[in-house]
Amino acid sequence: MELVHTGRAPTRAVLTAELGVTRATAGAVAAELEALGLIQVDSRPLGSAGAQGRPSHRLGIAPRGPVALAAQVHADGFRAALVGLGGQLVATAPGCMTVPADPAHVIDAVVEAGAELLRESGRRCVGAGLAVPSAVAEPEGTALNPLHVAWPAGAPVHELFTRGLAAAGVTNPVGEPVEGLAGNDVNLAALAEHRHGAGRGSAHLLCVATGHRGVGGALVLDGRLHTGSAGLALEVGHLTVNPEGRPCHCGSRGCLDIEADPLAFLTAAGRDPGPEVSLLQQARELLRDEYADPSVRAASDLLIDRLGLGLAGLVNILNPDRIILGGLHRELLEADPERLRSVVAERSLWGRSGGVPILPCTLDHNSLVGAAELAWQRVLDDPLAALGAV
Amino acid sequence: MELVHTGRAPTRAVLTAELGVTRATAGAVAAELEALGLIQVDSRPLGSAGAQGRPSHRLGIAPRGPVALAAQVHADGFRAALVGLGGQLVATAPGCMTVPADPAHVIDAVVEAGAELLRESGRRCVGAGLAVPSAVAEPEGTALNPLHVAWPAGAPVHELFTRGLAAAGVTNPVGEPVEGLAGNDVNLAALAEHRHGAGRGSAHLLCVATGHRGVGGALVLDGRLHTGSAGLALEVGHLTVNPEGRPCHCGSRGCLDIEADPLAFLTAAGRDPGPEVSLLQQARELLRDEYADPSVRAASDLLIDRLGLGLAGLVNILNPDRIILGGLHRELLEADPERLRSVVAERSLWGRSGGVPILPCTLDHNSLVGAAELAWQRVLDDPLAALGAV
DNA sequence: ATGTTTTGTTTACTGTCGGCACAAAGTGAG
DNA sequence: CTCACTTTGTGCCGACAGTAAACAAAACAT
Repeated sequence: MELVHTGRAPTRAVLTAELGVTRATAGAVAAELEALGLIQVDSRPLGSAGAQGRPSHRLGIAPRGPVALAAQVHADGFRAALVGLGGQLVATAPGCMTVPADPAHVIDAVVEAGAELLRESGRRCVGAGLAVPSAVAEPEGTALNPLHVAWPAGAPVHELFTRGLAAAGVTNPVGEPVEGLAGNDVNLAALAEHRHGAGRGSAHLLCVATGHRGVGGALVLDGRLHTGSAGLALEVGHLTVNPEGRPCHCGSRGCLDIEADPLAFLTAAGRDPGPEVSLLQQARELLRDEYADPSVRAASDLLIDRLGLGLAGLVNILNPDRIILGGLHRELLEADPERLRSVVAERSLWGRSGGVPILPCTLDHNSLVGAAELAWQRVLDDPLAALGAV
Repeated sequence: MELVHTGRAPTRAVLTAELGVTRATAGAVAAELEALGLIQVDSRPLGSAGAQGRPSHRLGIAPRGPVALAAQVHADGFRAALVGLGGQLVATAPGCMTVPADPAHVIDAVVEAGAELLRESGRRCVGAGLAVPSAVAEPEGTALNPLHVAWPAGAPVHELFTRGLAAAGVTNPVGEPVEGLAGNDVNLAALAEHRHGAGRGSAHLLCVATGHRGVGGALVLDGRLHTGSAGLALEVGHLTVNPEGRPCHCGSRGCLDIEADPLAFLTAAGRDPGPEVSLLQQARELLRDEYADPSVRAASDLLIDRLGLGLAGLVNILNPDRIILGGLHRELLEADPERLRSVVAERSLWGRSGGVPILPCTLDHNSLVGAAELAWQRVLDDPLAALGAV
């Protein structure tokens, strides 16, 4: 099931090999998934001609199969979408560009947009996931620090989301109201990149990304998100990366959060951030358009050095086999990949862990796709129970 | 099997409950383990009188069952032991007190001591494990930084240990030569504490300990040691805990490794370390005997603050549900538990993750027991394959 | 002594998966 | 075009694991 979802089982033959079972068993699994309306077997095409033997049938994703309702709230607004098996974005609602300070209003609005998409599509809904720019405590599902959206700390997003979905009449194929699962946006982006993007095949994937303010991290271990014992792991923003740096609200100084985020970049380049566009967008544009300017280049180098120091600290603690960068960090990596890699290699302890590949994220809307992964998980774990008799 | 090993299955009845199977199945499992000579069923005693119903038989560990050969090398010498099921120390060889600079000599000597114990005991050997004070790269099994024992970096301990065992004629019950598994001592101590000590029941266990120099860390996730993608995770010694601190060989300054180890404590207390006993022992004695001395008390407070800063950083990244401290850190915790707990709580981001319990380690020779865990693991995973037909 | 409660064992059944034989669908040689 | 060959897909049978249910055993309560 995971194999089909992550695209590692294009045919029954490779499914057999990947599962390590007999062809009979793999065939039965495929038949069950087809009966549940998740996949569709195409006898026709499989590009690879010239191969000996009977050609495999392609295990395609059912074109009108069930979808997950995915939602995201961030500093610039909110957005809803439908995501099919395999992480395909099936439909997207145009995002709203302002965020009311009342989480209940925002969540009701985004649920309504998602429910409308569901009605239009006529597809079944396997569940719903929401990405928020905040640590989310488990198992309560409360947003601990949703500063970027000006919500009160401890906002019960799981509860609000679930209630909103029930009010909008969203039900799963078995007819129960769906649970509104919520997660941190960077965590969910990491999950999406692991399953469908630059993190595929990694066993110890570390993701680090800026939002509009601050720095977030996530770790995917053996395909599962590592959220710690209470959902609070990978709060990487308060690693010290500049001992002489400015004091941080956390009580320390020179934290990654304030030394390597978009505002730090704009400040280091001597620019005054304007209020009209988001800090992330301003920083991206400055980096893209004025990299030739020595002050911009110097700011980029400075942030790369600080980011590298933070990543090296994480490499020493987590020993990942791959690192993926998002937000402004992705652009910093692309501006000077060699500089970042050499800083990480120099400051991490052992040559081999210093040689960890650092890649930019590759998925559009990876937090949105990751939110859908939360919802899809139940289907992946037990398709029959989640979808029931068709 | 794990349940018996970790003492969570004292009777067939609780084994049934823990496994979530029927009594018939649990009985069959117990019968198999008894046939393999691992456990022994005592019909007689079970302290808990007054209970209704037929009393359970006790599933005891077979008194002459198989053992693992455990070995440890540290700055003060080396030591060999036999460890039975359940982490029982069955026999210990008196440790040698000097360590030759040639790893092959040390390992041959410790293997010989272990083999002698095996001959004396007449028990079967399920495998062999070795604890070394160094990061051990996986899967090669090379010791990357065995500075404390003056070995060359990259010493192939796995290979040397395996070869030594073959030369000593140590074989497993199936008659094959045993593989010499090697691991970092703090990692192995954490594993032992998780299964048999203060870490029992923890799902996200963090251990931090000093050896004689430096600071090591380990993480046990869902019962398995987290060693990262190449065995290099939890190198916690280079977290910054004192921005104004001394420069460290890693290129940064104020690292945990040099700011919170036994030498740092002795220096902070204004004592000149003598060469006769190990730094760890000197620091322990000073802390125990002269805590009333203001300079010792001040040094203790200083180290607790630095350690707390480091632990808080780890809590933010790993979000453990329990922390266990070993080496000098254990004594520092016991000297002033409240101070350490409040520093960690203040400097970790969220109240809940700041409330993580911090406990001293409870096992004697936990690295030795942990080394045996490496060897026992194969039996736990598949008792029949590892022990074969009796 | 008898009933109750919990534990342990035996027996029959069920469901999953591997092994195997066979059919199907292509390529390549003659 | 025919025939061998290779690989994929499917149906059938048997091994095996684990459940369910009935029964036996060993304590306590009355």
